[in-house]
Amino acid sequence: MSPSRSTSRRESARRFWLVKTEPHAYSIDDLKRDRTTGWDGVRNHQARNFMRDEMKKGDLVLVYHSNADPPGVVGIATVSREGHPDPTAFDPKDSHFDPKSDPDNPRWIQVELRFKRKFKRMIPLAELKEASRLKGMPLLQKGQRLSVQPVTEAQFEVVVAMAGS
DNA sequence: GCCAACGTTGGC
DNA sequence: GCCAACGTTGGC
Repeated sequence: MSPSRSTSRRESARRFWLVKTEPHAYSIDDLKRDRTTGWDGVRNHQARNFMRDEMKKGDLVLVYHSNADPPGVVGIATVSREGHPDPTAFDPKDSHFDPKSDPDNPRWIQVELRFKRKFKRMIPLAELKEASRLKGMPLLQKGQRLSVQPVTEAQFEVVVAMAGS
């Protein structure tokens, strides 16, 4: 293990994220059951770059159900393993297969997420939109579609407080 | 199902 | 490099 690896980022520099998932494909309950999962299938460069360059072990992650009725934030995960190649890019049978991704120079990256907790109640998107302190959240910006996005610590704490527990 | 907002592809 | 066509995301 290299010195830089063992010198983890200071607590104060922990970052906060939001990831989207379609619950009919993979829900917070699936994550709870699996305990950890590779956050695979992300095929957007900006989202990939966050996972490759910026998500660090111990970072806290809001889990958001998209294409759900209603859509909303349902719980919290942590980053349990930092960026590494997304194996689904190399699997011809996988719907996320990318023939252009070279195993010697992988194009797509995943992190591993660990279930932390499911909120007692989900916070619907409509409710997030009503919270003035969340106005700057990427999720609430018009037209944004990023499936992995940063949130501030303040935004993270507001969402957790809205969940009530 | 509709459609806005992107991102990607491919002809030129 | 331009840009039209097409595909995807994701709320509604």
